[in-house]
Amino acid sequence: MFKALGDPTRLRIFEFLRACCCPVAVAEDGDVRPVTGPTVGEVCCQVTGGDKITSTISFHLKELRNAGLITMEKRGKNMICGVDREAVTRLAAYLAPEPEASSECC
Amino acid sequence: MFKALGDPTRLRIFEFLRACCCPVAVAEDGDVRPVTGPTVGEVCCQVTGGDKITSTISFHLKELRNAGLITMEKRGKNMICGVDREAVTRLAAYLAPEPEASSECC
DNA sequence: ATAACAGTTCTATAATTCTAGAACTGTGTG
DNA sequence: CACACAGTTCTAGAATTATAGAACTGTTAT
Repeated sequence: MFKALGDPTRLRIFEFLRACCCPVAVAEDGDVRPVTGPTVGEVCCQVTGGDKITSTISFHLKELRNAGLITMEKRGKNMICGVDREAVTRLAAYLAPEPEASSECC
Repeated sequence: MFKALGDPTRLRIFEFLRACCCPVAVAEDGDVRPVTGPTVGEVCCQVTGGDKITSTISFHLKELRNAGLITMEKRGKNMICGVDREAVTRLAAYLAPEPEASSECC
């Protein structure tokens, strides 16, 4: 995961997804709305500023997905991207463990 | 920082330092004890399992230090290594921001 | 069926990064 | 001073990774 976030392009993708994607939502009537989020093309537009080198973005999205940081879901002709917030939370917990979990050292 | 932690060797160094280094401590009598932690040689021994390729470890330690994740302090003939726990905490906070800080998305 | 579109995979090249040996710098010791 | 020691920097060379164009797959619309 660190390696995946270590590339500037991927970090931008990750930040964009964090800012604009939305996890599964349940409406008041109990209706489950699927994940919403940008398509690969929208990520591409946003991250590259209009240049459309989809192959490069696709490559980076695959890296992020293999690292378990993002999810991708087919919706018709498009792929909807979103961050795996649980994975991100676990990664944060690895960096900032609960104080009682660490042992005394001196 | 992510890039620095993204290399397996550096992650091992980082984990070793987290496990065995100790930040500045203040004794009951108010005496400030300096940071304690392993020397570069000890890191090298621990991480490489005895092989002593100090140049490689030195390279990785520099990367970690440039990223702001660790500190190094000269003590006589040695360099004492330690993690910058504040920086690590900030990085964790970046990944797991306070819920109230994030905006609504849907 | 044909065509347009969204993404992925393949390919080669470019760029970056890792590794480890050699040479160098600074510190304490006999 | 001379020497051993702890690390750093320098230097190639090896390995990994990023980039972008071309070809391919699958989906929707005409």
